[in-house]
Amino acid sequence: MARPKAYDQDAVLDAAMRVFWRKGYVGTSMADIYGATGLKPGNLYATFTDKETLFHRAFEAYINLFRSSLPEGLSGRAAIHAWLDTQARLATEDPDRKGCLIINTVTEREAHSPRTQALAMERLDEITDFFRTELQAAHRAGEIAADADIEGGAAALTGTVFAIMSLGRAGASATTIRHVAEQAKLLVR
Amino acid sequence: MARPKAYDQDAVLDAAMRVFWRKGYVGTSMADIYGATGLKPGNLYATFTDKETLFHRAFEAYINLFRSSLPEGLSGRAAIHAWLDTQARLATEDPDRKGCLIINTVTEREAHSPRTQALAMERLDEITDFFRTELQAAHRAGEIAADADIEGGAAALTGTVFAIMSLGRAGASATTIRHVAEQAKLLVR
DNA sequence: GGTATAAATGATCGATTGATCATGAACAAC
DNA sequence: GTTGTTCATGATCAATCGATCATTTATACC
Repeated sequence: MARPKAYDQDAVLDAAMRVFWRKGYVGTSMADIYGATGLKPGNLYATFTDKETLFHRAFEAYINLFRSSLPEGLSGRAAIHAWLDTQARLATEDPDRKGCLIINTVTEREAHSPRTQALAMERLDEITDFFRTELQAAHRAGEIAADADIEGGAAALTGTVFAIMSLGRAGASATTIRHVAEQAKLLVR
Repeated sequence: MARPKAYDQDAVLDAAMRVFWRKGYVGTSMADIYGATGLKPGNLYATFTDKETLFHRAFEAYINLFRSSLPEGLSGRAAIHAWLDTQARLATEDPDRKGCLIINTVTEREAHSPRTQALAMERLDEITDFFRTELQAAHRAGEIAADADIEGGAAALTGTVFAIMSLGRAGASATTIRHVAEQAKLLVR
């Protein structure tokens, strides 16, 4: 038909995602994006419409990455413990201390359009859903008390992820972050 | 000597503080500050030097507000429980859902100068200090296990404040936030 | 090779950013 | 009332913001 694209769209989105992840939405300028992706304004706008649309696509790419951190082949208490460990590891191992893009986005609420806010909140619910599902599995397996408060536990564990990822972004020590994860695990046994 | 200032400096700093608190440092423009304080550029810059210095002064004002939330006349477990309750209440009662300026600042790390980062981190340590002090008091009073991990507990409770305030900023339900506070209280008994 | 079509470029847009400064207004001292 | 000093104003600065567009380049098709 015509000239083929000279860049890999996934690579561009990945690069853009990492800039938004590290610097936040308002803190990221399009010039930052040009630098990170190698694309020039005209080319980038032709493909991704505008900054907000680009963010949506980048956010989508993050969600894929995020979901791959969920534990596979585990359920109930083991799944919860494993994921908390993973989150603590990811939060401390990242030299940029970017935290979690979902949480960064919902806490940067004022900067985002209602549409973007809604998108991020939906993904946040996915975290609570994971904990609810696994707490229910743990309940069926008799791993937690028969009268355990599933909904309250899911809320508290979602809070733990907020704590881990926000502390991570704040540059807190690995020790501090590990303590948060370990204390949360005490609640699920 | 000459013409007196026509504005109350504390009121100006309070107004500026609330804008930074709600919109973040990069998300706040000087035009926002003009609007909130009623001061014009020349006047404001003459008194507060630049945006960063103004932020430092506003941050200082926040710290005073923050410290007034610490429980008085209580110690040990009661002090910890009371403060967690207060934090949960503050996080949910604020219609703007601003969260905590200390935490907002340390998680907006990339946007701040090393000097500002250091200022905020010092104040963050104050939170952990509070929990450590009260956990030690609780330990002496026999309110918690004799072999309790004070340092780990202080870290986990600091994480709880991160969770409460970040969830608050994200607009999470009062129920969710209350669950986080209640689960944390279970760790101190 | 010639032509049609899409991709890539970079200059440029108006608006907004943080910050400055010449000017005028208001008070204290005499 | 005059003078000296500080405060307050708002136009304006260069730089950067997100975004646009005419132009050039590269490929597919015939």
